[in-house]
Amino acid sequence: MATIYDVAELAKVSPATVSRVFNGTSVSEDKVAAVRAAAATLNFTPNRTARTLRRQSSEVIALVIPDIENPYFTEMARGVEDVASEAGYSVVLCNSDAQVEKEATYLRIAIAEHMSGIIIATADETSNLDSILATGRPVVAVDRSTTYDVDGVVMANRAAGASAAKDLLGAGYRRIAYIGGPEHIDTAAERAAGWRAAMGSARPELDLDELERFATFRVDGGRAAMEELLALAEPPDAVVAGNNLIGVGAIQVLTERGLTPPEVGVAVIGSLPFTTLSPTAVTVVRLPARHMGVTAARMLLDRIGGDTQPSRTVVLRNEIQPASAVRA
Amino acid sequence: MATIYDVAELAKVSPATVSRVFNGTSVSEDKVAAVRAAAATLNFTPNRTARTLRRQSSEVIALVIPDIENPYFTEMARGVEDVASEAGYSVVLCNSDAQVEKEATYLRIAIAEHMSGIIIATADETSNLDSILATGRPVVAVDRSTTYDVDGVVMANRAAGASAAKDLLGAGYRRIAYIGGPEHIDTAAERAAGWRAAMGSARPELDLDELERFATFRVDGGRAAMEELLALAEPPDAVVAGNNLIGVGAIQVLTERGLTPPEVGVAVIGSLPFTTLSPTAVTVVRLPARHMGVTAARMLLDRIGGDTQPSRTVVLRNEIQPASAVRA
DNA sequence: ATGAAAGCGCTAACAG
DNA sequence: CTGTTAGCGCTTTCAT
Repeated sequence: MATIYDVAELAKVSPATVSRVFNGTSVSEDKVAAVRAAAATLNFTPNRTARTLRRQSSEVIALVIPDIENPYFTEMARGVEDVASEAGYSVVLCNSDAQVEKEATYLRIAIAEHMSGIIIATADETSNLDSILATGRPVVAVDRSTTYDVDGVVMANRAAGASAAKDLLGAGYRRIAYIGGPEHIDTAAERAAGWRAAMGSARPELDLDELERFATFRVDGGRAAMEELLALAEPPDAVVAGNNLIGVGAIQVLTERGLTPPEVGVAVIGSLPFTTLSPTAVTVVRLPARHMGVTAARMLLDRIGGDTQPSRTVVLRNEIQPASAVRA
Repeated sequence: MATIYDVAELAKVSPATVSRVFNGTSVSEDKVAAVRAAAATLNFTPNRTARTLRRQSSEVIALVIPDIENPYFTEMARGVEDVASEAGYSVVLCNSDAQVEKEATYLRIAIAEHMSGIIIATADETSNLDSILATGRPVVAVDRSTTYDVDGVVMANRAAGASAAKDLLGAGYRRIAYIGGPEHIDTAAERAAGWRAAMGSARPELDLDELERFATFRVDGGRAAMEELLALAEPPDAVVAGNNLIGVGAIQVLTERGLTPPEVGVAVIGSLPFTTLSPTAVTVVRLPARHMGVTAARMLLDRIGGDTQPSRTVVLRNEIQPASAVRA
């Protein structure tokens, strides 16, 4: 691999000039041309590692997510990637698999590789950001909020839970159950609270504890919980799913039993990008996954650029798409 | 951030010794202890950038895929990640978005960042691997084969197309259409050829050209093609979808028209991870996405480890799951 | 087994 | 505007 010294020699200039050409500082036109020509013939690519070592920072940001196979997070990743690459940054996608230890490993790598910032959807409420914060690197929390003093992008989770429940109530369902994610994850708890609030005022006679289930944020979690609910002495006539995959699991179980929605009402908090259902059968609370990624990336880049205002959290709104709606 | 010099000073040893401790070369027990203690109190993390610069290689591999939002590729990514992290490597996920230029950018970054190998599902038949190969870095092609002399992991695409068609034939469908991916992508062409071969011998009377469509490997591609097929003077009574997303699109259109499978037969080459259909309605040719990732990662790590045997391509088998089967 | 010292390729003062 | 030079933090001979 050619270095700036090789280029410098061929172009008859100093290495510093070559560096300047590749960094946009002022160099006379003829030298620029000579350097570019030399670089081209040598097939020179600047060595980013050396540059990073020297500058103590690299144009790479880490995006740490708990489940790379969940389309919600990959959509978010797209948003991050689009604004990052626009700004000349690459993004390294790290899958924590919802495990705090894996997450910690990636955070360590992010430090050791001099990455300039981190966008993270934490694995857990026990996720530890101390060491990364100690390095002074900017961190933006997405999807889930943290107890740390960092920027955040979240959405109106309580409102999502409430409007899902209300939509089902409006459609005439009476016993509306809820299947949420792990209770200790704040988004899951908030969405459940929204459902509970809506149900409490509209159906005070119901025992909500009986109708509430906490599962993993995965398809099998939704399946298991739905089975349980259907096994109830008095099964629900509708269900709110706390995220997209839970929704898929719940709908699978219902379909397999011939209870295809809207026979049993279903509202899902999250989109079903690959659903093969009729679009009129299920209510969907669309989450702004992409937008969340875009917003987080912008905030992070601002911080990297030196923005020092007090940390802020932006709350994104969701958009409900009732079961009767036509496909967009 | 603490450096090995700081640690060395505190532990009263030379920087070289600190380095040795962190690289597993022989150091006396007492010094090891002293260094570890010093490192712990200083919260020392070795600077990977410096190490990479010095060693001219890093424990990072790049995985370049054309669509990060396709569960097929994320499943593959999981496979890659699992074996890579097991071996102490991190993987950088790069989304080429099926664009050769974006792909080229990521390849350039992979070089400039000294990544030690690349696993790539090429964007296109025009994808250019020359410069990356010129650096001597190992490359493994996954999913799609290339014209380059590199290792590869592909699957039996022709067989997949044929068995999908045969299953539908066996179920009694007569006019079986095919919706494939872009004609110039070899996997798409092979799968189509398999369908064509199976149909040619079983239904010589059909005009296959009329029943064949090439789309993008995306949901909207499947939708558009399905619409076209249904608009035919004599529409098909079944369809083979060339990948998972095309399958989703086709099934969506059918469902919206009340032609829910198996009323119209559907076989999909690829899994439908988040399907909400009854598992008995659609034939699925399961592709070994994860296995493919695992295999590719192993091959790449072998090459990185110095394996110099002539390049080989491994072909993975698919597993068909007929429409009548029970969910696994 | 351990230390001294030379760089990996680049950038950023500092001179001129 | 341009060249010289000193490192960034680490690994790795080469001595000892």
